[in-house]
Amino acid sequence: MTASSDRAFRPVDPHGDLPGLDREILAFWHEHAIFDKSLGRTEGASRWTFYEGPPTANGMPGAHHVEARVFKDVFPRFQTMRGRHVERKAGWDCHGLAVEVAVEKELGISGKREIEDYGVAAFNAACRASVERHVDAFTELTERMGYWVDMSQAYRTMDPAYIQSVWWSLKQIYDKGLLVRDYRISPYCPRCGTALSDHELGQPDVYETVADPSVYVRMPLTSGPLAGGTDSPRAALLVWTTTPWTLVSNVAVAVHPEVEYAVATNGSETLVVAEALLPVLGEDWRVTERFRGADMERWTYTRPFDLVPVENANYIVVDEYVSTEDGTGLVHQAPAFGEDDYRVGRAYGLPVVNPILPDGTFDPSVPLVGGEFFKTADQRLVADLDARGLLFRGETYEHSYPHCWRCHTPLLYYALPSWFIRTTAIKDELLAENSRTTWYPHTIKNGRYGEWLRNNVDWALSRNRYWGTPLPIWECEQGHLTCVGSLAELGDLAGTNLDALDPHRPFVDDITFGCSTCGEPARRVPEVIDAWYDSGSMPFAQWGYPYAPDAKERFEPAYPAQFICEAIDQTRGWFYSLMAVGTLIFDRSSYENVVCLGLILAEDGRKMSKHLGNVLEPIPLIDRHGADAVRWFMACSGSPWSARRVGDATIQEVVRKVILTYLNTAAFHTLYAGLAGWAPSGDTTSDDSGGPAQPSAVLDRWLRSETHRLLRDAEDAYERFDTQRLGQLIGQFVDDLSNWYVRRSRRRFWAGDPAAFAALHETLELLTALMAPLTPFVTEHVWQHVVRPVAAGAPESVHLAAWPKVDAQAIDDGLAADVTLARRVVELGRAARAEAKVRTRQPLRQALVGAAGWAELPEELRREVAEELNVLELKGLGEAGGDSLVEYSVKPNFRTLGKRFGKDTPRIAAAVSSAEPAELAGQLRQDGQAKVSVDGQDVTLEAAEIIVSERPREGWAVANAQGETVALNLTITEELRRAGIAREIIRLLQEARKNAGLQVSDRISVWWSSTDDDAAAALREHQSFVADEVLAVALHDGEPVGSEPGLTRAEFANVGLTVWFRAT
RNA sequence: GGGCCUAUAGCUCAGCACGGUUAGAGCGCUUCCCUGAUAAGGAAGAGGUCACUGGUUCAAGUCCAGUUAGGCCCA
Repeated sequence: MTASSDRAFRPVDPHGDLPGLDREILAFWHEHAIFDKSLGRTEGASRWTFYEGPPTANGMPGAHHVEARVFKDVFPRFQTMRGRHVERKAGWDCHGLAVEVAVEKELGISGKREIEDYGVAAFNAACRASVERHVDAFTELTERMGYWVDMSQAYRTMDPAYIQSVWWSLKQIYDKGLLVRDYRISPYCPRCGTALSDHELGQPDVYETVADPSVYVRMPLTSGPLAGGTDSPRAALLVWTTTPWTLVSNVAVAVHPEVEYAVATNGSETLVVAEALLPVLGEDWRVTERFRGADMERWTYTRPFDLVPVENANYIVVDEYVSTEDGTGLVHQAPAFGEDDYRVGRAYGLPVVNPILPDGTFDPSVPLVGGEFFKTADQRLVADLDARGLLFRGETYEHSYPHCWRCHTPLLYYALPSWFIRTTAIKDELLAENSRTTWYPHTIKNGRYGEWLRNNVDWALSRNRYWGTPLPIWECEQGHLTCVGSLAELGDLAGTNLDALDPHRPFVDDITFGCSTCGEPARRVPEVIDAWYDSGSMPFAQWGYPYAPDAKERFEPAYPAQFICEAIDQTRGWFYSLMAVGTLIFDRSSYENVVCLGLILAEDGRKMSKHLGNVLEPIPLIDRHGADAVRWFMACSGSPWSARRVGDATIQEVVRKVILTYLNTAAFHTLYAGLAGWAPSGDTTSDDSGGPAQPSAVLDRWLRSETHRLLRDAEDAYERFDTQRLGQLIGQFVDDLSNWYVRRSRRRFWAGDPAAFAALHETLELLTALMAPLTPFVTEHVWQHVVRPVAAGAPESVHLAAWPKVDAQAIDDGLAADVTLARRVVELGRAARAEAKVRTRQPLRQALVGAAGWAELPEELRREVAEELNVLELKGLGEAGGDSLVEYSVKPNFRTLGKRFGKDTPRIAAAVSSAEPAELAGQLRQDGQAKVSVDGQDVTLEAAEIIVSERPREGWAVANAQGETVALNLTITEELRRAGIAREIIRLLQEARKNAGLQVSDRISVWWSSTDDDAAAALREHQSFVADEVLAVALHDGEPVGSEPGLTRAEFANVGLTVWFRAT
């Protein structure tokens, strides 16, 4: 133990201004390049690869962005401390419709026509500027929250190198024949002349309740068992639709294979409907026959309109999507206008009949409705059906229907040409990759995500938009396609050097070349690609693979990643696109472990959104409470898998319960170690030579045991990405440390006991290291104040420290159980005191304890209990006077009884309950077994099968719980009463000292005068005890004479005492 | 319409992979207590049909099936 000036603790301020502390630490990290050093320290070590899922830089960051970024920071920090090299390259997702929409609003334009009028080059430049602006906001948040990720070399999906990497990968897919053009049913706005994306359909107010016609149409059968002649139909299918305009394009009627269909007649006609929906027919219908849907396949019928040519169609098709929730169970099929219709139609080889022009009107050549807008044609068509006797019933029907979010025109679902990746071709590979991926929580793997893979559909890759990676396919007039893998390749084809070309629209659209097949000029197809494909390509595209100079060296060892993490809304977004692109290009998914977080909600339990005005700004939140509290909340409060509400109140609680308690414990340590001039004797940070000797004091040993237990369990929790458990472990430990260990050991710290300092110091050092990934700021502060100044070899930052080693020898389960028992007894004693209204400061003569294991409890711990309860003597109930003092009660232990007796448990239990308790307890004490009588038969029970509790008889204050009892002897002698008064005086003096602003180490002189004989007697009797406690060098009986400088006067009315004191 | 998740105190959440008879913690409230670090801590109290209905079992917040409500993703 040495106390030299160069090895002194820096005092920790227990009332620390946490945001201010954050700023100091940020400056420290910056100044000393700690992040760089942490990467340097692990250079060449085994890798642990993390991929940063790029945030879409299309808006300002919200509190929910902090969530994933906390997880993305915690585990890389942990793995770095464990000695692995964790590269952390930031990235930004720059493309996509979300950016375009924001820019449209910003520019006050709307729709593709206006964008093109504005100019694609200018529009894309505005998109780029918008992205760059938001990147700055994200950068600020990232730094403020202490997320260590290298933004100086961040990848951006809009950079030419990135785009060329994406092109390269698309060409791989194209060459495998998996990148193809096909039709896709898209929501389409006829006024804007454009398809809408899913994202646009998700805009508020898109769905609106409208009244549409609801028509039941007869479609007479022309083949099958119910077919009639052309003039006298025997039976008709009854088909329901809310979009009569699509009946013009009817090519089939779908039924469900498993549903029962009824043939019903009312005497004048015969109709077919799903049996479950017979009520739609009304009264007086009689069922004559039944068919299963599967048996009706390919029966033909007469289509409702004969306005456009259709061939090889108009028969019954079978598909499981048909429901009997509403309608008739017979679903009209128009493949041009419905996704299911299209899919089913494709399976049957049915034609796609589309008489609607891009402006939403019927082709002028169509009789009856030519030139009419699709939606308004309904009326005329329904009237025509009615006139021809085909309308069974026509009503109006209110339902929600999507509208264009820009112009409010009703949308139509429309078959449009689109580019697809045939992911269905690699479905089995995707499932195999998923099966070897570890999901947190595991339910996602076969649940939400597995389900999605099993129902995989081809990836609709193209978008008819502007701000995105252009699809690198050129097409000539003959329809020959060329897929281009880089600008260099494009330059070769075009015969000029294009290395400096911005590979965005419109510039890339200007490049044409002669088709290599036919020589005709080839132009780029107009589409850009889904931005999800960009982000799914990041494992290789972030390095510009394979073109950039060192891309191969950077990429190969960093594939696949050990860890990715995003919120659950990425299941079908990034989690899928990463796995799909990786599997397509490298036959291997790009990640091994994926942590999938629940959403962060506003304090009102709703999703944060600008519209609701409940967005919690992350930087002000952090500036109010400090980054660590916000980080802790995100990681440890509640289950990260489920949605959580965040607000100031919840964060403030973290500050109080965890952060300040931890900081205060460190402050306590520096305060008293400083006063005692204590410093650790050696370089404990690298002491792994068999571990230090075990401490001798029981609480020191306990603390060491609990510290290493925590270290062991926390390590395990980190490894399993279980931050909730981690938080529970650390939170509980910090509470135990402060409110049991420090509380019980204070006298030893006041006295300068080196063993106590050593114990607390080791714990703080380990605790600080193990909390560092989670709360990097306060731990750094404590490291700089408590660890580094006194340990010569300590790293300059806790984040450069190695993960501490668990000393398994130190973990003592028996001791833990003993301390737990002692603490339970203390709790019971306090309850008994409260019950009897005797305050703790009043010493009591004796307490009796009835608890299993009490007799074996080490004397040292029994002393702790006695002191904590302020009783002079502590005894077991048995030793205190035998059974005359004690009343027993017994309870059956169902858990153990159930195991042995199963069905008979209740009878045995009843026998136990009705037995004489004292008798049973006596048997158990003597033999460890007891006999009870069950239906006249003796049954022998083991001690573990009966819960015995004992409580003392009258005259005692008693508390018991779970079979354990503490009884206090309430007889207060005059002597005890005076000792109580002395304690009261001590407390009052301490408070007065504190109020007078004295330091805890200041010695004082005290004068006193009393109007109360008891107080005077108590003070005289306990003079030296009182003086010791309040650090008084002298206690004068009587008022101070003359005018002493710096004197404080205090009146203790409740004990009739006046005191004066001053520091000496 | 499909899939998944959630439902336990006024509020925020544990507990359920391993069923056991007084269902816990924190916040808030009331009353006390403790305090040479603490913005802390402790005791007691009020506050629960563990969403609902059935089933399995000697025994069900806990396992099973279904229902309802909310959320997420996809239609």
